Amino acid sequence: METLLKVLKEKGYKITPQRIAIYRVLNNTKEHPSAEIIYKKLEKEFPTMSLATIYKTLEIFKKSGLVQELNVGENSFRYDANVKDHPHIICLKCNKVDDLPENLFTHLKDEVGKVSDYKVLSKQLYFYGYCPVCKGE
Amino acid sequence: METLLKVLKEKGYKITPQRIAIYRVLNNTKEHPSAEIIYKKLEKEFPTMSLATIYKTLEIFKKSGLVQELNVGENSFRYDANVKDHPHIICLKCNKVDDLPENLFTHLKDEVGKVSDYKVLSKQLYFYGYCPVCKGE
DNA sequence: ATCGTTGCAAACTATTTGCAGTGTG
DNA sequence: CACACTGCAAATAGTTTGCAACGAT
Repeated sequence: METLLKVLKEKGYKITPQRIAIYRVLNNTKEHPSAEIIYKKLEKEFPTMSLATIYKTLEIFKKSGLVQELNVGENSFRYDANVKDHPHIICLKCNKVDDLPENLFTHLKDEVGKVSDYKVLSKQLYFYGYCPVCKGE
Repeated sequence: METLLKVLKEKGYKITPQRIAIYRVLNNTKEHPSAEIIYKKLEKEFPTMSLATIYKTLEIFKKSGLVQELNVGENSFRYDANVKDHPHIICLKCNKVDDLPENLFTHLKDEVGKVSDYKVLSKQLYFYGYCPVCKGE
C-alpha cells in the first residue's frame, strides 16, 4: 500500500480515496477481479463512483506498473496487483483464476529468445482445466 | 480442407461456400486473423456476407475443433486453424502474432498437473516482445 | 488557484441475437 | 421440401471519451 502512494507521487498522479480503494481491493484478493467486479465490491463504500473511474484508474495503474492485465479468454480483462511474471490457471467451469508458482517457468523467456528472433520482454502463461471443486462434479 | 468437409458432415453441419471460404482464409495464412480481418479478406469475393456469419461460423469451427481462439491481449479474438497446443509470440509494436515451436513446452501441462490440484486440459502460452523488424527501430 | 480527477452520459467496438428469406442435403 | 444457414438490423457487453464540476496539492 505504501507502494501505491510512493509510485503515484513519483509519477505525478494525485492520491484519491477512489484510487486507494481500488488498489486495496486488488491487493486484498486472490480473485483476479475484472473492472466490473471491483466496481461491485466498492459500490457500498463509494455509491457515486462510476465504472469509468475504475477503468481510468486501472489504466494509470497499468502504466505505472502497479497492476498487470490478464486476458484469460473471457471477453473482459482481469487485473492482478501481483505484477511479477507468473502463470495462471483458469477453471473452465467456474471461471476461477488461480496463480501458479513462478519458479517452474523462469527459464522460458530465455529459451524463447534463443529459438526466435524476437526480443522477448514478457510472457503470459494460461493453463485451462477443472479446479479441485469442479473436477469432482 | 478435406478435414473441413469431413468434420462438418460428421457433426451434421451444412457445407456452404461461406464456411469453405472462411476456413480457406484461416488455413492459408500465418497471420492469426481476427473476425474483422477475415471479413475484409472475403468482402470482394462475398460482397453480401455479413460479419455475423463469420462469427457464427467461427463458433461452429471452435466447437468442432477446427480452429482455436487466441486472446493475445487486444480486445478482440484471433483465430488459428492450427489447433495443436502451441505457443505464440506477439510483437508489441506491430501486433504481429507468430507461432513458436511446440516441442519446448510439451512437458508443461504435466508439470502443472503435478503442482496444482487442477485437472489440466489445455494451455495458452503468449510471449511478448519486439519482432525482428520492429526491434531494430 | 491550478490543474488533475471524478462522475455522468454518450460514443464506440467487438460480439451476439432475432428473424424473415434462402438454399443445402 | 424441411430445416439449418445467411444476412440484415438491432441488441448487448465491455470499454473509452468529452466535459462540467470538484478537490488535492
